[in-house]
Amino acid sequence: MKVAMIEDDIELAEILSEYLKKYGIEVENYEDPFIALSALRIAKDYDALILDLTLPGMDGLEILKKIREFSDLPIIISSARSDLSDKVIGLELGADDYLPKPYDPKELEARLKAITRRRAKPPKEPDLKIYKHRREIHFKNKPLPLTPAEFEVLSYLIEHPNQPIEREELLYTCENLSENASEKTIDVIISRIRHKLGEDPKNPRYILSVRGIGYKFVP
Amino acid sequence: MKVAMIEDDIELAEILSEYLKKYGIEVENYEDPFIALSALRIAKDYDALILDLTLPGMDGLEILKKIREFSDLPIIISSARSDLSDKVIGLELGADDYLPKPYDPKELEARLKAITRRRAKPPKEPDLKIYKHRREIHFKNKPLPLTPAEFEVLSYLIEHPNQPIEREELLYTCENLSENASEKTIDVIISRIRHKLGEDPKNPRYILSVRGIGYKFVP
DNA sequence: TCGCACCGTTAACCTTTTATTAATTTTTTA
DNA sequence: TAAAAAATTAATAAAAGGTTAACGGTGCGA
Repeated sequence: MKVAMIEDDIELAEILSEYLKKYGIEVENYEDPFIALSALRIAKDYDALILDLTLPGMDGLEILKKIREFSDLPIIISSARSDLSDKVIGLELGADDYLPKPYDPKELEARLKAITRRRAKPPKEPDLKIYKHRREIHFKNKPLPLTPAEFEVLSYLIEHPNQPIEREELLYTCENLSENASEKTIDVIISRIRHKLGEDPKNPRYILSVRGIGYKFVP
Repeated sequence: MKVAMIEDDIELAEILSEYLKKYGIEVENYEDPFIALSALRIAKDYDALILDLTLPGMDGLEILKKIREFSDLPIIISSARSDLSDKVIGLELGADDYLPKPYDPKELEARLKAITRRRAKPPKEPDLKIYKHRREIHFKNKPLPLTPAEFEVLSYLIEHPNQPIEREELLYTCENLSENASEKTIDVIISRIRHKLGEDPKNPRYILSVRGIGYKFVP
């Protein structure tokens, strides 16, 4: 797990970072909230953000608001101010949890775990699945009726997801296609597969054509 | 922390070294800048370099320039000359900080800490990234829709950053361009790429034109 | 063996995409 | 300021992709 932190108290940031590292949580602290802002825009691999609201000379809630404009990253806010307005406004602006300062690092760790667990969504199973031994491809849990050539072409594409495959490569690979057949053959086969998948001709979902190259499968 | 130092005043070097050691900073001084140069080429475990510009019989700025050719190590320059030209030129050549002599060791320590902390920040990933196997170029983490010719031109430019590339070279290199097409073709393609990148026409950020030559990509 | 169904292949035709050229405007340089 | 270079726009011809129908070879069962 990797989390971002916006905290101007470097010593505190250091301590927390050290502690969390022991539990497999990698912390990246940003002293300057504006730098943090642009970093968060780019980096997509953070699992959460710990935001200190009591930043000097600026409103931490402002930062929170700005981040929520482009990201739904889980955010834990903390504040040294004892009044509750920070908490209320913060949660209203889209923070996911609140921790009053000072707090136990252990507490922070627990909240982080909780928040990211909540966020983790179950990986949905793919629409297209190959059953090699049966020589079947299932589409949305139902077997697709395919001719041998169609089966081989689709299999090859599925086994190389997101990679544009040249027509030539398909001709070469598939047993049921003769190497010296016209590349147009592939087009016809693809057209038929698309039809069986119920693709929208204008806007295919699974098999995209890559101009000048061939086709690619996107899961 | 371990830092290199290029300083011909051995006594001063000694004093600084003694002082910094108390704060856990290990100093390695090189009297001879040329020896330093080759040492820095090899050793990769320095966290910073302290470079004295007022070296006898040679230009410290020359050394700075040479180091920047192969390393992006944080460099603090210092000078006994009171005029500001050293500072300005030094920072322009890629130094990270400047300290006028004489200075307090404490000051040096603070700058070192600051500079290495600043450096620890996550290297921001480039806006434009080529995913060769996918035949895609991503711009700010999103795939850019490009025609084959556009893709090849942009790829070539990205793969030769900061180098002005002649139109002819592009025509020659790109599969989807005919060698005997007019060089104007390139201009049109560049224009379209710029448009897709949302470049400011007056002030392009990524693809600059080099008058009389062609274009260059700056990361 | 005949006929039939299956399926890879090709041909023909239509649609979409795009490299290229030409024409025009804007910017830069000498 | 004039000339050269680059940017932009629009138009077009060629290429690539999509689709459909028909052909022909293979194998299987009657």
